[in-house]
Amino acid sequence: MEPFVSSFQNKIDKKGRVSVPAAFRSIVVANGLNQIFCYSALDVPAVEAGGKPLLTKIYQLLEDLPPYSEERDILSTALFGGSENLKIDNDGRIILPEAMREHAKITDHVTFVGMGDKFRIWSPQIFEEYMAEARIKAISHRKLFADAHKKSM
Amino acid sequence: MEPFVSSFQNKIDKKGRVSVPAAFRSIVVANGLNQIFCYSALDVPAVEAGGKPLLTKIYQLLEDLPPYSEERDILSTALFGGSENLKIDNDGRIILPEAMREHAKITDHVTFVGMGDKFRIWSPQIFEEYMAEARIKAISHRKLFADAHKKSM
DNA sequence: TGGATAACTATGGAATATCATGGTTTTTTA
DNA sequence: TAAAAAACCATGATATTCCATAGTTATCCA
Repeated sequence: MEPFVSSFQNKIDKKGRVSVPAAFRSIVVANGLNQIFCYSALDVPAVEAGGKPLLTKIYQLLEDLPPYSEERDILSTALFGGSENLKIDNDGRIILPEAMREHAKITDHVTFVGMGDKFRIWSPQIFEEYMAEARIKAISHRKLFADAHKKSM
Repeated sequence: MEPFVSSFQNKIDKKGRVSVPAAFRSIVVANGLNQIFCYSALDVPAVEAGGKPLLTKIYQLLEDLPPYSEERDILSTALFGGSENLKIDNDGRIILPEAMREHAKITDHVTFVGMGDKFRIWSPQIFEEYMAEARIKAISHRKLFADAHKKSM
């Protein structure tokens, strides 16, 4: 399966319409449906999205839990209840629902970021801040890792 | 079979009439009947609902229990005794019975929440509280899942 | 190789269809 | 026969489809 790579910035109009980058779109369509399965990311202010394989993954995760258990009900509520199956229209666009735009603080532009088996949709400004943060953390993590490595030698 | 995904908020009038979201309705109809099978959820203040497949599943669940056992008696009474087959009218609406509205503390609005193979009908306020909890639990579950995955490598 | 042409992409706007919802009339039934 | 339930109808809002255009990239052929 071809991975989602690179990032693209597109405009989103007041109705919430936005073009899915052609590169991502062709991957999704090749995987079976011309629908984008997406949900508000649990730990970052962004929308997480993918094609049929992502949906299948969630199915499998839930199937491992006993049917009609409380745990399964809770997870399926969070995962399915908070998700959307967005149809890609003839012009290659989707409509990003209000709730998700709010969660990701999206106003007039969005950045699509490839993550291999899925991709994320960000507000461009917030994505840059997040990346800057991530870089700093990565540096300190690497230092920690290097120190630990030294000690163990 | 297509899953119930996403959530929708609709109004319910004083007669108890409420539109079933078109997305859910088409799934139910595609599965055979123009009816919604539903009952008061056992452990949450909500109405649990689905199409023909849900009914079949519950039958199977009960059949797996030892016949004439207390557990089976209690469950079948709770599920079937309090269940209803609500007809979808020409405008796509159902009438939610008084008893169920009471159980779910529903007044003027309801939230339909997709859960894959079934869906729930909530009072919007109560659902929001439950959803916030569910998201937190989903995060910790995902971490558990990631750890287990690491260990197995 | 270079210029022209054709295809594709992103985007805006308008036309169309669908959906949710309130109200009214008819039918049922208690 | 009165009350409740079901079917019917109307309408505004919303979502979906369709069309147009400008900019870009790819293709083709002399």
